[in-house]
Amino acid sequence: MKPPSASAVTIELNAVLVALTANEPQVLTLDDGALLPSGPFESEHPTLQTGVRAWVERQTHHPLGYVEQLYTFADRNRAHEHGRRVVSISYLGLTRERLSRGARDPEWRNWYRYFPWEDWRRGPPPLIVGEILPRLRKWSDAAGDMAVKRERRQRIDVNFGDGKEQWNEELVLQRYELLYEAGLVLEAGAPARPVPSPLPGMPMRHDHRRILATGIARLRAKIKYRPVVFELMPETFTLLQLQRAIEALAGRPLHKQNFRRLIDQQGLVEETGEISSQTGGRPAKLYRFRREIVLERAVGGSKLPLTRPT
Amino acid sequence: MKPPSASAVTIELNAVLVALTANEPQVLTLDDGALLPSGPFESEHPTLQTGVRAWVERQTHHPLGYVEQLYTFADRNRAHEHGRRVVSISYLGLTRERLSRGARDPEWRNWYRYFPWEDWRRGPPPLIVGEILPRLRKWSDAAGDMAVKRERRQRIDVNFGDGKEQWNEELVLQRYELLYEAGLVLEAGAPARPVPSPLPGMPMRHDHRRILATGIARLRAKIKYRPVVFELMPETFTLLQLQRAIEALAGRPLHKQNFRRLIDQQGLVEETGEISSQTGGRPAKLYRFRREIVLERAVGGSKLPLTRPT
DNA sequence: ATTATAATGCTCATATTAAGCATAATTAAT
DNA sequence: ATTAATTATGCTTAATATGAGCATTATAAT
Repeated sequence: MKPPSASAVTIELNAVLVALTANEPQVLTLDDGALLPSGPFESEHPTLQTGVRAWVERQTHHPLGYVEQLYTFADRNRAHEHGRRVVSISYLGLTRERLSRGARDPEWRNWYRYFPWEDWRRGPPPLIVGEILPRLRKWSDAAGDMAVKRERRQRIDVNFGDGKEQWNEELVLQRYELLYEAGLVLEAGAPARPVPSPLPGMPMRHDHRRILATGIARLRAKIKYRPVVFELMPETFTLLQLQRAIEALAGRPLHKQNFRRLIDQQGLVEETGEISSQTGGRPAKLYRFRREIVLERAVGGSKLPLTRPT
Repeated sequence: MKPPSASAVTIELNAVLVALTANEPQVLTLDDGALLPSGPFESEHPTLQTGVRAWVERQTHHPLGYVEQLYTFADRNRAHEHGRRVVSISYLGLTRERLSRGARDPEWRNWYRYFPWEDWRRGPPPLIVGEILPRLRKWSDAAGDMAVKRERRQRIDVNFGDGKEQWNEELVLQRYELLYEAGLVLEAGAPARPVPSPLPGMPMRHDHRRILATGIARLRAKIKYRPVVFELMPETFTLLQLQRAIEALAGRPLHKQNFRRLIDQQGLVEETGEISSQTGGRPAKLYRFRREIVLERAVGGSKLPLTRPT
């Protein structure tokens, strides 16, 4: 059962590189925001991850704090110039600050420019009730088959709710795919489909917007059970800064007092002893991340009704 | 920033194929348990996933219910016979029953034969206190550098606890890697390292045991927030059967009454109206999975102190 | 009948989460 | 100097969820 004669392919690495600037989530793009940075996997790299690190750091002159694999796919539609098949492996990277501008045109973009409906920090985006839901409903009603119609309605409901409540911020990719299927959003490289009046939100080339959606979704899920936010924070920070950072990523407002309680229960941070006074209000204590925390601590995450070992 | 001249590689697909037989978690293996089924990614397949489905179903003559990508890696150590680099993409697959035996030698194996320390269904495995912890401690004590020593101790503690409590069943891969680093377990293909007396637990060739660990870990995490167990269950089942299935996967005993409460709160199953009487006790109601449940229902999973939309 | 084995119903204590009131300490504006 | 606006921080209350276990019911096997 060995591979008999697998055909050769080339490997392309894509990166969703995230930073936070002024409480906004930023993603590194090229070509006027139309592409995610990509690089080849070269033979001198011992592993894929070192490959990503190498070319990202070469391009950006910044160390890449945290790197995590996102997804691998081989899309038949995308063929290499030499006719070889292309397999794309995408990574999520977190970095601490704006990177230095290179010679080319890499630019940080607010990720909500690509997904305006994902930002609920200032309440439900009017776009959803005003445009997305009506057009999705038209799409579901247009289904001939009753079963298909019901299924579409259910998907709309799960992913967008009523546009005012029950928002699950992790469903970034599912929502994007739903909008794509409903023809409200365009994606280059896909089988040509005319999209009459696409929703607000910048497109990207190839499937890069989809990869970005995957990265956002992963990060939104991860901040809930691993202290990855700190990769994006400065060395010291106030609790409100930390809250704003998480709000930026999750795209939702948090309850301030409860957020603080949570943070200090977790014991992830410690006071530096210093006090900020930049805040235009009562001065806040400064904190730092306790790096000595073991990241993989028994995060519990039970959800199963275990019995005691007896 | 296009890939200038990426070198060609071949793609190998690996599958961790899981089923449940008599309340034991089984994984499909080849070559007397030494390999996971693998197949090449061929050019006629539109996507990777269809590639996996195709050859698994061809080999096993069974439909593959659920498929999910696990991880992609390119290990420098593993080179294709033609000298080309090999990139492995692994998948987790769930299937409902034993598959029909093919002409070759595919066999279902209890996965705890590969990871005996992972089965806590009948309490803490004596192997941990009796052998693993002492040997790990010897390893951590052998570190020259104080910092390394502390770090090793901490990892041991997080991953194995005291061998009696605070067990986190999701850390399958981390534990395996720890044992590997400590030289208690052997892995073929890795830089030759003599392992004097490996722990009980079957090895596999290449890095297949590591891939299996990844699959188990993923499945153990997933059953907590997605109803994937039902892919492994017969059409109808009693609640105890369901409990035993989850216990088999999680490797831990569950509290019966609380398990039942949880299940019916979630509304994932419905009574069929029938009654089993095979159980040697009070007859149990039979249930079926409510397939119409939208799998991606707003699983909440909050952990963030949100505010109300106001 | 009696015993063993499961299935089920319920209760109680504790922990976690959601919401919000109240107070303190600053800066910016009158 | 007062007042208003902001932000930080302490605490309370209610609602839910979770962990343990007691008690009762319905069968099969002896």
